[in-house]
Amino acid sequence: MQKSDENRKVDDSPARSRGRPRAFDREAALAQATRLFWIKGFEATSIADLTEAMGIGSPSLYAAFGSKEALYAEALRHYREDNEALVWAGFFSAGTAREAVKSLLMDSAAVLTGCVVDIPRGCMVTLSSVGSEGYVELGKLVRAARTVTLDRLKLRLNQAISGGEIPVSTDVHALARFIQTVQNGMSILARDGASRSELEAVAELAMLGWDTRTADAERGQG
Amino acid sequence: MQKSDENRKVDDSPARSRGRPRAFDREAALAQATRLFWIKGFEATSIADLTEAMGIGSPSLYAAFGSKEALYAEALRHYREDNEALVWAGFFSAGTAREAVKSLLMDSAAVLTGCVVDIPRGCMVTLSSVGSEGYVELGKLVRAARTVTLDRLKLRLNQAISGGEIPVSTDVHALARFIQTVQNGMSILARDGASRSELEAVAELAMLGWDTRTADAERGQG
DNA sequence: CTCTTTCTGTAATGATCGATACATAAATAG
DNA sequence: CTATTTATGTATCGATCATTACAGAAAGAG
Repeated sequence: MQKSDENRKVDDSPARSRGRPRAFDREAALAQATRLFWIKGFEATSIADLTEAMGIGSPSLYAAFGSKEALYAEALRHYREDNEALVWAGFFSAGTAREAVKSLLMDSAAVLTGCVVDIPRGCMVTLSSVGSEGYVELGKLVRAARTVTLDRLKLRLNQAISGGEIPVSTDVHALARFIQTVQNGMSILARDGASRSELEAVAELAMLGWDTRTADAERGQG
Repeated sequence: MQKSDENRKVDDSPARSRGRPRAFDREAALAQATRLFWIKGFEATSIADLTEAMGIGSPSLYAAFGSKEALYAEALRHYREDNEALVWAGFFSAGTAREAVKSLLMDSAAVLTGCVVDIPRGCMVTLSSVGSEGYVELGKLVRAARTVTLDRLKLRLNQAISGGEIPVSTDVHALARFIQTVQNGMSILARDGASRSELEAVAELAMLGWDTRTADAERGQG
């Protein structure tokens, strides 16, 4: 038995063998950083803000996360892991595309207004403007995260076509764009203080035209 | 005749009588500043960026505009004067609320993608995050500008009720919120590079449910 | 225990931030 | 012309930015 190889925790554990262990909870610190980035944005959040909220010194921050940009990238990942399940669970468990989309919008209404758990308003990915500030890598990251919504919507709609739920003639891309637009718009309303019930009303109004939008016939009549 | 009072240009002209006149075009400099704030946001735009784009030194900037915050406030005003006419002209000239809303969304699709005149993508008001950065006064200004859209929509929908175009039972607030949501979402898509035709398709899909949404009967069915 | 390794707190780095002091240039009033 | 008034360019202010030396502290390995 190759003891030295099999006993070492290669991937799961940090694999640190000797020396002083980290004194702070990395996950808790990351959660604080995520919250701060979420509320204030990347540029407006300073290292001083972060170290204060995380309860650590700046050398510890850099030792644990590398740089401010790398910390933001990890905060983004942490955010998506924590919150996308809240928004997408109903979408993936729904039996029809119609119910999936409605779940997505209704759950978004609840999560975006901070009604499910105590989190800031609006979507960190949607409202991030880090791409327009000259941070190229972070911009790519955020934009890639944004396309996930569109991809999932198109995939589900195509499945609905295959299953016969909606007609083959449905413009999947346009319909997915529409749903994405509504969800994005709800983020902005949530940030500006709109209530959960207001966003739910918006979601229901968006769903009201579903049958018309998924009908075969003429589209551009208005 | 009180010559000293009547001959002086009190309000129209800058009322400067003696001394060196300003060497740069204030409006042109403001337009450059607006463009820069629009693209990069308030915090990410530095005074050095501004003075370079405006072609002036920082003392001239402060002499003409007072401070960075005051310059942003005036850039916001300049933006609204220049661009809201493009978006709202069709809305106000339309004969019906339905056509007004459709005009608003279709014109937004064109303007937000920079297809009408050469301007940055997305709406400066909608995408501004200056309210979340601790700039209280600017935040109020931006938020006030955002409510204008909702107010105009509700006013027009109420007129449509008075005129018999849509039933009295219409939930004006919810419907206005929905339209506002779509327009806001379009700003985000435009910033991320969506094309004019994509946004127009979104606008048409949003309009497709109009008859259903303005119908009397049951609302929450799906 | 000692040694080694790693983390933590203090303090400081050069760069850049928004905002100005100062002297000079420029243009009008008389 | 001279006197006055205002804008401009340079150069700089203190504050804050992200980042990092440095030394001491803490904990596992032996």
